Amino acid sequence: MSKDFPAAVKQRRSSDQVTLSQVAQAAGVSPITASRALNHPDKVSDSARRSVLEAVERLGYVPNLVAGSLASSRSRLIAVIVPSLINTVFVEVIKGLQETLEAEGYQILLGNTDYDLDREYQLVRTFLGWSCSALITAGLRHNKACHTLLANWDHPIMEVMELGKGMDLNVGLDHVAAGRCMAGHLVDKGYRHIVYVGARLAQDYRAGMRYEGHKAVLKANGIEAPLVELTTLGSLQAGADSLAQVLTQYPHTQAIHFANDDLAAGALLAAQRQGLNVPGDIAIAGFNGLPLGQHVTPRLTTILSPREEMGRLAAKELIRRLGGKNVYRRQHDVGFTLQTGGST
Amino acid sequence: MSKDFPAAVKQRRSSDQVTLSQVAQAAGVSPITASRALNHPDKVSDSARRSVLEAVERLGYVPNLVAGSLASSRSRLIAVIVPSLINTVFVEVIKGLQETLEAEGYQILLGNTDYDLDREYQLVRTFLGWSCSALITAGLRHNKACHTLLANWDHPIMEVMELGKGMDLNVGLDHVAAGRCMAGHLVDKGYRHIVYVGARLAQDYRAGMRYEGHKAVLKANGIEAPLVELTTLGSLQAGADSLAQVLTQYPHTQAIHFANDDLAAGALLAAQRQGLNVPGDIAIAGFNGLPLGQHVTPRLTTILSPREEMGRLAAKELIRRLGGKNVYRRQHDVGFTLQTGGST
DNA sequence: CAAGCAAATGGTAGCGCTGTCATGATAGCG
DNA sequence: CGCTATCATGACAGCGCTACCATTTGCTTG
Repeated sequence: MSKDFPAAVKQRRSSDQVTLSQVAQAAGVSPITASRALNHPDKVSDSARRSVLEAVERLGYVPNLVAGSLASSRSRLIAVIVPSLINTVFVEVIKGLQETLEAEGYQILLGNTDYDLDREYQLVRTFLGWSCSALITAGLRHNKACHTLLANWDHPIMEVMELGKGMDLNVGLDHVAAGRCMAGHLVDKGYRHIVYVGARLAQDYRAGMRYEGHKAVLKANGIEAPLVELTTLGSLQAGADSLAQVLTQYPHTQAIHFANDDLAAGALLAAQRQGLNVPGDIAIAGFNGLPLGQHVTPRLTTILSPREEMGRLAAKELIRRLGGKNVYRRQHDVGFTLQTGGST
Repeated sequence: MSKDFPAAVKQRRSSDQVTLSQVAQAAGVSPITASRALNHPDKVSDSARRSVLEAVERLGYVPNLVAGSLASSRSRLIAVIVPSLINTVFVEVIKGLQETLEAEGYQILLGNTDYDLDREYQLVRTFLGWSCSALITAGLRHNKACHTLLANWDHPIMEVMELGKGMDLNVGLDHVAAGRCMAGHLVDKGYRHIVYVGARLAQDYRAGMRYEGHKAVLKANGIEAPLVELTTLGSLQAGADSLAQVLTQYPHTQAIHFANDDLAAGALLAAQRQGLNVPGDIAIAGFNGLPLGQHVTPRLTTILSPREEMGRLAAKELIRRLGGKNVYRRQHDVGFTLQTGGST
């Protein structure tokens, strides 16, 4: 008769974690009031709020954000997708993003594509599945599937690093112009045999854009614009190695325009080890404005890109947008600065 | 009469996102079979699996991971907490973690404490709220509340960077021994006036541990072990600045043992700019084994710590544990290597 | 040929929380 | 003093998915 006694209830609670209902009960209010006390403190009486907070403290309640997100379909999670973590440039942008976003109570979900657009698509799919509040990705290029997915997504998308026609928000700088700027500097200095050295330009296509700018200026001055493309990723070692390669391949080289400061500094230090005079025998220029460039002798001529600032600005724009405010600008150019050192 | 017509149903579906039920319907199976087709493909017939995958593709279904996590209380999210992103050391560990974890389908939730243990506690609270599968944090020191929270948490905890009695799993190296190692090297080389230079040792307490090892060796050799503590964070610039400070404060200094390579390289480059001979006038040693140290002349004597390897190993141990397997070791010493350069 | 077993599938009931609406309590006003 | 605005609170339902158990089907085996 008592065979199917209802007390033998199924228990699925996996852990003994304290729930909001328990907090509510301990505080003598309904669960929904407890919820409000924590998330909309101004919509609850002082006494209710106090007793809820006291119960939270006493029971050691930790809100289940997964449940909250499901119910509200808002997650306070922000997806950040970068192509590399080895390259300090992206880390600095992340730094800027993080300090701003964390201050506003957002968490970062980090993804690394290793410069692979298919991998980016996979990451985007996963991140959309987490109902992220927004997505930040490095670059304006995506594969078709990724583009479609993002175009139909109804949350802010921020594309950083480069400047151009983006899907939604965009904070970056004009890499073609940066390439032009440095090439112009080298030409002005009187160099005529100038080699551009980059690493994996198909992947690091922003370095390729800088080369385009570089090439345009040289062509306009009636100068050839030879390119040496390395197959390894940019690093001090790669820069050091590339120096010999360039000098063998183009013996008359007067100046080398490197795609970034790691390569440039590596080459500069290697040149010195080999007894070459910089810039007398060979002039060297970089891109990024890493601190290292200011500590070598002579100082490295480079283009300073405001990376942390770019991250902070992107985060602020995003927060403004998430707050429902009109966006100040859909596109923001953070610019760059030519930093002339003794190396040219 | 038709005033309260039941068709006027409350609609809370926020977006028009495709759900698993819709996929199931399109595939002609029940929702649960669709779920299995995606998450446990081997528990479903080939035909069912095929039609579900086809429907997924056709409808552009993106799984709602929030809902899945709530239902299963498993999230495939792994919290990673580091004290800093400026310091490349942590980034390299993250790199190692990420490449291993992403390959296993885990996502990283990144938190940055800025060397503040209260901030760490806040981050841990948040991350526990996301039902993370595991938590990785840099260091063995936590504040009381954080310790309590973690001790009662029933998921793996991995403490990296340093070696010692941790809460659960631990992968790192012995910083006191590393300090001893370098100090021993300097003493062996015949230096007697040796200054240790670190930045904010209360925060970067692992550098403090290295100083302890350093001090012990010097004391054992009857040598004083003066300490110069910088108030800024470690950087090339700070290293450069510290050189003058050390030489003013301790004019007889023969060797400087820096807490890390950034400081050491900054000082080395500064010494050269000032026409000081390294190691003739002043010997310089660092810690970490950053690439930069191998590109300056003379090469920097340093201690190589396997940072990416540490991340990879930590991730592998964690994955093993999450797979329910017995843990190979609760504690794993990744060791370090003295790298002798010309700078000492 | 009935019994026994594994594989494939489905029904039900939540996971813990919050949006929506309804209600009761309090204040404001002519 | 009765009626409406405002505030605080609560009941209810459901976010989209999966654990659990039950059922069905197809096949082996004594």
